[in-house]
Amino acid sequence: MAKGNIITPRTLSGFMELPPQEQVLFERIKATLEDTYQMYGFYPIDTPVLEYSNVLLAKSAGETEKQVYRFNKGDKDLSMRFDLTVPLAKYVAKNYSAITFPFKRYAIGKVYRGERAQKGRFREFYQADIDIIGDGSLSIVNDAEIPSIIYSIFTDLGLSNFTIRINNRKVLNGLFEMNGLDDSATDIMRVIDKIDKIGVDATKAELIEVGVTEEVAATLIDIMTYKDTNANVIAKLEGYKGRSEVFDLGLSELSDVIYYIGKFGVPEENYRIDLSIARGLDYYTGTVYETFVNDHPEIGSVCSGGRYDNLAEYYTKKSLPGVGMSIGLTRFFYILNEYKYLNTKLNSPADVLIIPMTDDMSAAVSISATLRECGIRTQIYMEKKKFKAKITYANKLSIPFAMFLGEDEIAADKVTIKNMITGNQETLDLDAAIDTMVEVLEEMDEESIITK
RNA sequence: GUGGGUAUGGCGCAGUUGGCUAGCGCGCCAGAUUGUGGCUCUGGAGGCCGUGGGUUCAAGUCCCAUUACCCACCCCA
Repeated sequence: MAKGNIITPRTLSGFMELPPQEQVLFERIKATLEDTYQMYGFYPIDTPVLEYSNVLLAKSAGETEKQVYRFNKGDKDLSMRFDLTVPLAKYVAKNYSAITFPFKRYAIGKVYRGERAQKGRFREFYQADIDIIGDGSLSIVNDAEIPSIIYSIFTDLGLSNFTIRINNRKVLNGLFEMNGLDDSATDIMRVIDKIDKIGVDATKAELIEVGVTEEVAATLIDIMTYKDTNANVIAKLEGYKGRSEVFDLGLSELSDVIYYIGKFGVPEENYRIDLSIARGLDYYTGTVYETFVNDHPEIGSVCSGGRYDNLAEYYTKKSLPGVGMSIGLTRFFYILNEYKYLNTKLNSPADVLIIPMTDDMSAAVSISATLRECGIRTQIYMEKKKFKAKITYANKLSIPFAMFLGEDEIAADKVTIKNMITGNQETLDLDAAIDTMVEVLEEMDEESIITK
């Protein structure tokens, strides 16, 4: 083909493509999430990436809608999902009569946002959601179970240095009400939310800009930046009781959630009341969470969620309260990869590479079947290449074992296995070789994916 | 959508006040070692310096335009 006809292969900005060694690690993390979600009794649900625009955008407005990838195909107006929660709402409303409530479901899939990509922010990224939907009502204890699942996942992966920050929108609404502000002032919440990033002075200035008096701004900042043990924050908030019904309800919910998270076994250092946490999408009405990797808060939340009173109000008249959380899997992985948290020893696609040295590969093929039956991930190098090229392949792919099958081995009904990490090599009966490999592989299996 | 930065072999970079055949590290290929990788040594392949135009005897280097990407804001996982 003429050179002028070659198209430069490239990938859209904000769309992540990983090299295979990294994709292996990504998949392992994803598998851990799935296993844990199932461990807590969640159903997997997979909804389409594309939806009718009027369904997907039923309740959104402003910023969200601007970021949606939307287009026409024939006479259909279509949009790509920007989260997994709205499709869940549609799903639950559509299948209401077939669902047994409370409905616990998880979903892991790609979502799309047409915003400018930047560090840790993508246009196509994975979210891994769990939600619990009630029919008419839903216990507050669910609000505590969700963060305990997040805790379980992160610690299983080997990460301990993270904080789940917890707040309650009703507490904020109540505080606004006490201070004579519109109780649903989302613009005020957004400003408060930035306080860690831009500092007290800038926050105060921005609050005044959105119409808050200087005195009220100072009061709000004072309360919302109060950092202490969970018990002490609750104690401080108790002092405001009796001045707003919404506030009292919110405080009671918050106390319950904090109490039960502890009961679920989450250590105090991994969850903290943070009254400046306000965001997440605007449908949250009670508990809200945001989770940060402690060493890299600048990348943003890797996991956020909360309680919503009425998930599917645009699709049904039923009252369907829910609580859920979404892990930004792509961003989470980006941080782990970028800052070298990942255990790269675990990135091999196979446990053993069989290297046949004869033209006849029947021994190699039948042995591969046996190895796989024993749970050993096995690959055969089938190409006619020099021996050196074959063993180099195992080395490049970090495959921990190479198995040589030459004329000598086949004649003696033995195999030679080489541990590629230690360099040790021995010729054994197949059964003995399997035992040797399994022992080493089981040890490797116990290593966690995150090593920091 | 707004503001700033960058663009040189597959990847990461250097290229001084514009001056001869554009370098370095990593990677890749081959050999030293035709049943032994990682280390070392030797050799090799691979770039019309993002694109278009301009200034000049001469442009990777200066000017203009354009495109792409990155960083930040907005917003968010």
